[in-house]
Amino acid sequence: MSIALSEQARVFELAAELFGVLSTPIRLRILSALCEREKSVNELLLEIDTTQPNLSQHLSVLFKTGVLAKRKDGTQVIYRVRSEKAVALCRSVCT
Amino acid sequence: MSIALSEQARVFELAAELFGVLSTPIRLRILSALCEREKSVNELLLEIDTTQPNLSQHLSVLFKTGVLAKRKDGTQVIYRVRSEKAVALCRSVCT
DNA sequence: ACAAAATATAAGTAAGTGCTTATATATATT
DNA sequence: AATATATATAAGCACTTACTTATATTTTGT
Repeated sequence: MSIALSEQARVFELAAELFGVLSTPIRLRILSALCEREKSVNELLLEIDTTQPNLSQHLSVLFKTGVLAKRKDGTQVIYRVRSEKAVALCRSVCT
Repeated sequence: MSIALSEQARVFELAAELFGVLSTPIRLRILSALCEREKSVNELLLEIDTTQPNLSQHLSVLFKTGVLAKRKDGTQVIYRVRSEKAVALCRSVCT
């Protein structure tokens, strides 16, 4: 039935998108750092070796795809893990 | 210790590479199709909607990264799943 | 040897990705 | 109000990626 086929195609598309989000070392580092606890951009910047705009862009990707959540606290933005599935994937590959 | 840090960096690189290999719908389809049983390129071509060279290129990527194995049988080349880790990742994301 | 079949490779291209530098926005402090 | 701090966005660029069309390679069958 064509519905089932297209739904399966959609599943593969979504899965591929998630894998794509996790397909760069810096984003895995970010996710790993946030597994400990939520952190502000500045905190992340201290432990991840990149520029502020680059970090911000990667955080944006992770947020838009639902891997991370964020909240504002004054001038700071604090990110935290949102997708436990992403964390589980990261863990099972990195070990 | 710097060794540990660089080793962790290497882990993230390898993980990112594997995620990258799985980050396209057509390669997930191929992997899914080969979960049933090993198949020749022609068989795969019948169930996956793409051109022969494109399929061949994707198979090449999956082979070179150790996700698939292959053997020759006459003029045919028969591919099979090699990395159970990749299959497990695919399953846990696609369900 | 020749033709057909199965698969791989080559070359070109359009679109996407990750980085950099520069600038904008928003909040807090004085 | 002005300045400083924290974060986001914009623009440009080099590089990669996935696809297409065309061709090469390898093996089988006649």
